[in-house]
Order: sequence, then structure tokens, then C-alpha cells
Amino acid sequence: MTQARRSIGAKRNPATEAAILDAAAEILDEKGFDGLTMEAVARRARAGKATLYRWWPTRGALLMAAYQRQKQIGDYPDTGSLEGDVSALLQVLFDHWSRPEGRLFRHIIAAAQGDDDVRGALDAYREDRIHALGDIFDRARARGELADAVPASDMARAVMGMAWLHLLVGRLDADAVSMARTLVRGWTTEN
Amino acid sequence: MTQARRSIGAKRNPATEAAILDAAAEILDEKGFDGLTMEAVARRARAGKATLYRWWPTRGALLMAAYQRQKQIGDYPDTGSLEGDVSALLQVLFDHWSRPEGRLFRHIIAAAQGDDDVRGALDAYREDRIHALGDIFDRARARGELADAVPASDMARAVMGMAWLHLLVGRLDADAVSMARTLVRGWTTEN
Amino acid sequence: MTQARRSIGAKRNPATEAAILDAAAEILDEKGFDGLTMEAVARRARAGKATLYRWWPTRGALLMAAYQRQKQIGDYPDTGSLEGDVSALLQVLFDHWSRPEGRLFRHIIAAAQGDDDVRGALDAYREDRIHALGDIFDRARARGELADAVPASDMARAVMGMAWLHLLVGRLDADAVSMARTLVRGWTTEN
Amino acid sequence: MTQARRSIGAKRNPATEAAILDAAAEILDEKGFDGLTMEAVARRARAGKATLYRWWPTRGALLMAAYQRQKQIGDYPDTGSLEGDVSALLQVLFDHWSRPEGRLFRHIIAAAQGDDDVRGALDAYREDRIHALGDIFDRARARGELADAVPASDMARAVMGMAWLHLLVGRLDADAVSMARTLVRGWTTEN
DNA sequence: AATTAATCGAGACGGTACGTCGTGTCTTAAA
DNA sequence: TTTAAGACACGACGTACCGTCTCGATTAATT
Repeated sequence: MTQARRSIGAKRNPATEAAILDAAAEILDEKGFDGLTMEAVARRARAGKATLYRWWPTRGALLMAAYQRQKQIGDYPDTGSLEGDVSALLQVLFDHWSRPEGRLFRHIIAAAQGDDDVRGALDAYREDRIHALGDIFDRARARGELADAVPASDMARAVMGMAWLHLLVGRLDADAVSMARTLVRGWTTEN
Repeated sequence: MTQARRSIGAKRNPATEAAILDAAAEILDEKGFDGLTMEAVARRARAGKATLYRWWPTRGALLMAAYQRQKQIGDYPDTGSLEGDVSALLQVLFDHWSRPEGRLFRHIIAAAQGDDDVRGALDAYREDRIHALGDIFDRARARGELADAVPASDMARAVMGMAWLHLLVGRLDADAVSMARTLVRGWTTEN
Repeated sequence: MTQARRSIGAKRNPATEAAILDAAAEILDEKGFDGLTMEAVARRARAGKATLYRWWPTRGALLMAAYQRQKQIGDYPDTGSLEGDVSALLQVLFDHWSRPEGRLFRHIIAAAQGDDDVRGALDAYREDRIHALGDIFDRARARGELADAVPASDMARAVMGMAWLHLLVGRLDADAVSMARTLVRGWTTEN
Repeated sequence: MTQARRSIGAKRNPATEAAILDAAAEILDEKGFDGLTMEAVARRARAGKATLYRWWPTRGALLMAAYQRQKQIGDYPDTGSLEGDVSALLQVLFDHWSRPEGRLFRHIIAAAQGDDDVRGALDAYREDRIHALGDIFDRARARGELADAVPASDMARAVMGMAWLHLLVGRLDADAVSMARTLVRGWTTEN
């Protein structure tokens, strides 16, 4: 890593991009978000600061790029019931956020509070996740499990709020099964 | 404000403390959390930097002190039903977080992700709020409204997660009534 | 100016050279010597940086090229006496150095102190000027005005030193007539 | 040199000033004026850049400070005749400018062409030197050597111009005796 | 009353990071 | 082969804060 790398001229150099994102990921892993300075990333990647700023104008943009590059949340499994699906979803998230790649997601939420770039990226990402959640509710509705009167957007936000809260307060070891039951109780036709 | 203020000797000077916290609050209001530097606070309060560091060793500590000093969330009203109480609570929070004094709470959550001092202070604060939430559920139980099987801590976290999510994604204008109904549906004996 | 200009193939493009030297002259006029960066010249001339470096490897070389292109000091007039000639010469120089084209000559002297390319070019240019001065002394000698014992090179350097000093200290408004009289007094047979 | 140095608080630290000027002098000696970057001086002196900028806002100011600290031109000797005095003065200057401490004076003249701080400092310094020159002419007048009609300021500038020219074109090995004779010829009552 | 000790405003200091700019080299794709 | 364009590593720029320190003053509590 970080071997001699020459410019390839008038085109963006993919090797440089890779070296920078690698360096960013390493630093995030070692020192956390506060250690992720443009200076440090440039130093470790043997890249010029101008190159960083050319492609990632803010620290937040770099953070998002590093996150997007390595994240892969497993798909949410179909367990056959809404309660089971929500429970599994929460557990998948908690597991992901406990791993090194996922650990920095809470820093993304934090950075979004002060950086519009990150906020935008996070909004887009959240929209995507809400769609994935929508699938779960669609499946429940197809099964005839779901009470008609409950707005899907409210349900989605209840689940997501529960998940984020536990991430942000550092309680990823909480009981997802119990949480799921409490949330879902009122949403199904039979309870 | 910030007139000449000398030491009052071997005791902590309350006028200095007030001037510093005032300055911090003003800066937070004007420039936001990113503008809250020790340097700027000292400058505006006409205080020595050493004085700041003596009493508030980190930016987070200062942030919390400034927040605690001015926050007062109105008590959560008793509306006579759980759904009404939860709805009112969410609305009170959304209103508070929309005002200048409350607006910086999301920055506290963000700062807590990287600053253990803030995290500790936020944990304590959250514990306090959970107690206030407990009152709502106690009232519901006293009314005979509440289904026995639902753990109070899960309910509290569902409500709080919903609230925080909307704060952090900037959706404080969302419909608290609808949210409350969706959450509470499964927790009452009749629905 | 600076319209689209593509390569004309395997030959040096004179339009490019002109555009570059024009751009350099404009920048010198607007921002002075410190503003004359290779970057800025390339930008304004819509030329590639490599093209600049190919033909003018240093900033000094570019400076000299721009200067040589536009300078034209009026010839030194023949007034009929050595004192008059020297006086006229000084005045011609002071006038030239006061105009935009001449104003940057002092920057050339400055640049020569740290750039061997400029030093060489300046040496050559100075040699040329000394020859022009020689003409004045030749005319004086032909008139029988000149005392034999005075070395022409010393006289030339006295005059040139006087001129440069006033350029470098920003006193181009000084009295050339008085200066000339003081210098020439000892060089003529009658005084 | 450049050992650990602590702040001495609210007062300027003389050890820091010394370390910085030492570093500047060393760098000037090793790399010349172009190597004298604020960055490099701070690095070598183990000083913060802010400290440099606090006391010497420009590179030119630092250059002047380093020069003033080490310069000492021997006084101009009294040889008993104007020609001898001028000749000796030129030789003293040429010798001084040939030594390491003096070698950078030409860079000061160069820097003055683009930096108003240096220009101001150089003007003051020149004023001082012109006074020293005035002494030579006063002595000559006291001896009755001097022709009345010649303005002292013109003579001073003729001598100084001659000296500067030789400095700037790198001819410090030229014959000061011959120069002096050519200059002085017309200024004395007998020639 | 004299001394001690804590506190204060001020700001110098060595550092680190910021975001920008210019350097000189290089590659591409067009002419 | 030359050109415009511009990516690239590098390093200096000048600024802002960091957290620590010293200074000199001020005053309360202790002797």
C-alpha cells in the first residue's frame, strides 16, 4: 500500500482514489472519527491535500465515501411473521453496527448534525433503508397480518427510531426480540 | 455585559462563571456548535483561557453546562389517556427542540458520540427523562389502560427513539398524533 | 484574444507564443511581478502549463521575454555637450522606468539576484546599454571635451550606478540635470 | 541550540526570539534567500508558525531582523584625502558584501522591490549610511578640499550608486581606487 | 496586620490542522 | 509532434484553536 504512484494525467487516477479511501478506513478504525483529518489521510495515502479536496471537499464527504465503500448489511430475512421480521432486522442492524465497518455509522449520524453534505448523503441512505423496511410491511400485508389503519411510514419510523436510539446510546446488546414484540403488538390484526 | 471584572480572590467568581456561560450560549445561538471554541468563549466573556479550562475541561463540558442552564422543558401534561399523553409529550419535545434553546440538543447527541464527558452527562439526562416517561405509564396503569405484558422500558425506548429520530433527521414538523396512535395501539387493553 | 487555439502539429505555434507573452505582460501590469505565476499565465493565455515550461523554463525567463518584447527606450539624444547628453540620458531612463512597460525593470534586477537565467539575460542587456553609453563618451571625445585620463568604463558605471540607485530606491523624480553636472564635472577638460 | 524552551507566559520570550533569528541566519547562509521560508525557520527553531508571524509578519521583516542582528560594517577610515576616503569606503563595502553576513544585502535590495516592509527598513538603513557618507564630505570641506558648488546629496548618491551597481551585478572585485578617482575628480578644488 | 494561597485577565508559546495556491511532471486525446 | 487540459505529489502560505504556561494583580482566609 501507498507505494509510488504516478499521475495518469488528465484522467482521475483510480489507484489514488483507492489509496485515499483505504487510508481513511484505516484511520477511522484506529483513531475514530476525530482522528480522521484531511491532513492525516493525505499523509498516510501519500496523496496531496489538493487531491483530497478535489474529490471530497469535506471531511464528511470522505467519511461517507469510506463508509459506502465497505458497508454491506445483510438483507433482512423473511421469517414468516412480522414480529419475527422486525426482530431479525433489529438484530441484523445491531450486529452490523457492532462490527468495525459498522461502528462508524453513529459518527455519520453525528457528523450529519453539522455538515450538510453528510446530512444529504445520510438522507439518501435512510430513504433506501426505509424502502427495505417497506418490503417487510408489504410481506405482512400479503399474509393478511397487518391491521389496515396503521400508516406504514409511522411503523417504519418507529422501528428505525428504536434502532437508532440503541445505536446512539451504546446499547446494541439490548433484547431485539422483546423490542420487536412491543412495537408490533398493535400493528397486527390478532394480538 | 463583560465589563471589567477582576478576581475576587481565593474564591471562585460567580460573575465570571455567569459571563462565560452567557457567552457560550450566545455563541451557540449565533454560530452553532462548530463556532463554540474555547478561544471564542474566552474572548467574548473577557475571561482567561485558563479560567475556562479550570472549570470546564472540554468543549463538551461547556456545552452541557450551557444547555443545562437554560433548558426547561415544560412538564408533560396529563391528558387523561395514554395516547393523549404520548402525543402531548412528543409535541412538547418537538416544540422545545425547535426553539433556540432546544435546537442544540441534537448537537449534544452528536458530541456524545465522540466525547465521553458529554456521553456521561447525556446518559444522566436521559435517565432523568425516562423517569418522567415512567410517570406517564404509571398513570396509564393506574387507569387500567395498560396491557400487563408490555415491558415499560421497551415502551419508553420506543417513544424516545421515535422522538430522537425525528430530531436527528430534521423532521420536527411531523404529526405527533399519528405517531402516538401507532405506538400506543398495542399497549392498551382495548384497541 | 485567447480564442480556441489548437495545436498546429509538429511546429511551434507562433499564435500560442504571442498569447502567452501577451498574457504575461497583462498580468505584470495588473498584479506586478509577484502575480506572475506560471499557473496564472497559462490560465489567461489558455495554454497548457507544459507548453510554457517547454519554452520558458523559469519565471525569470518569461519575465525577460515579456520585457524584451515591449521595451523600447528612446535613443539617447545628442545635445552637443557631455553634460547635456548625460542629463538627457538619465531623464530618458527615468521617464521610461516610470511608465508601465518600464516599471518592471526593477523587478528584473531583483529577480536576477536569485535566478541565474535572469542574471544572464540582464548581463547581456547591460552590456548592450554600456555600448550605448560608450557612444556618448565617443562623441564627447570627438568634440575634444573629454579629459584623457578618465577610464570610459568607470564613467559608464558611474552613470549607470546613479540611474539604478534612483530606480531601486524609488526616486525617479530626482533632478537629472543636477546629477549629471555633479558626475561630469571632473571628466571634461574645462570645468 | 533549539533545545526545549518553555513559554514564559504573558511576556515575549527572548530565548525564542534568539532561536528564530539564529535559525533564519543559518538558513540564509545555507540555502540563500529563496530557502528562507517561514515554514523552514519555524521548523528549525522548533517554534510555532504563529510565533513567527506574531513578531515578523513577512518574510522580509524576518530577513531584515536577521541582517540587522549580525551586520557590522567597520567604520569608514579617515585617510586624509577625499579620494582616499571614498576609495576606502568602497573597499570596505565590497569586502563586507563579500563575506557571508554581508552577502545577503543584495537580497534585501531585491526583496525591497516587492515588500513594503523591507523597503521601509532599507530606506531607514540607507538614510543612516548617507549620514556616514556625509561625514566624509564634511571632513573634506574642513580640509578645504571641496569645491563649493557641488551638492553633497549628489555626491553621496553617486558614490552609493557606484557601490550598489557593483554589488548587484556581482563585480565586487572591481578596482575601488580607480572608481574613486573618477568620481572625485570634479569635486575637489584642485584636480 | 502580615502572610499565604487561590483566582483572575491577559496573552505568549509549541503544535496541529485548516483550506488554498503554485510548482514542475506527467498523461490523455485531439489536431 | 505539438497542443489544451488538467490530475498529481509536494510543500509553503497565513489563520485559527488547542491546551499549557507565566505574569502581575487582586482578595479571602489564615496566622
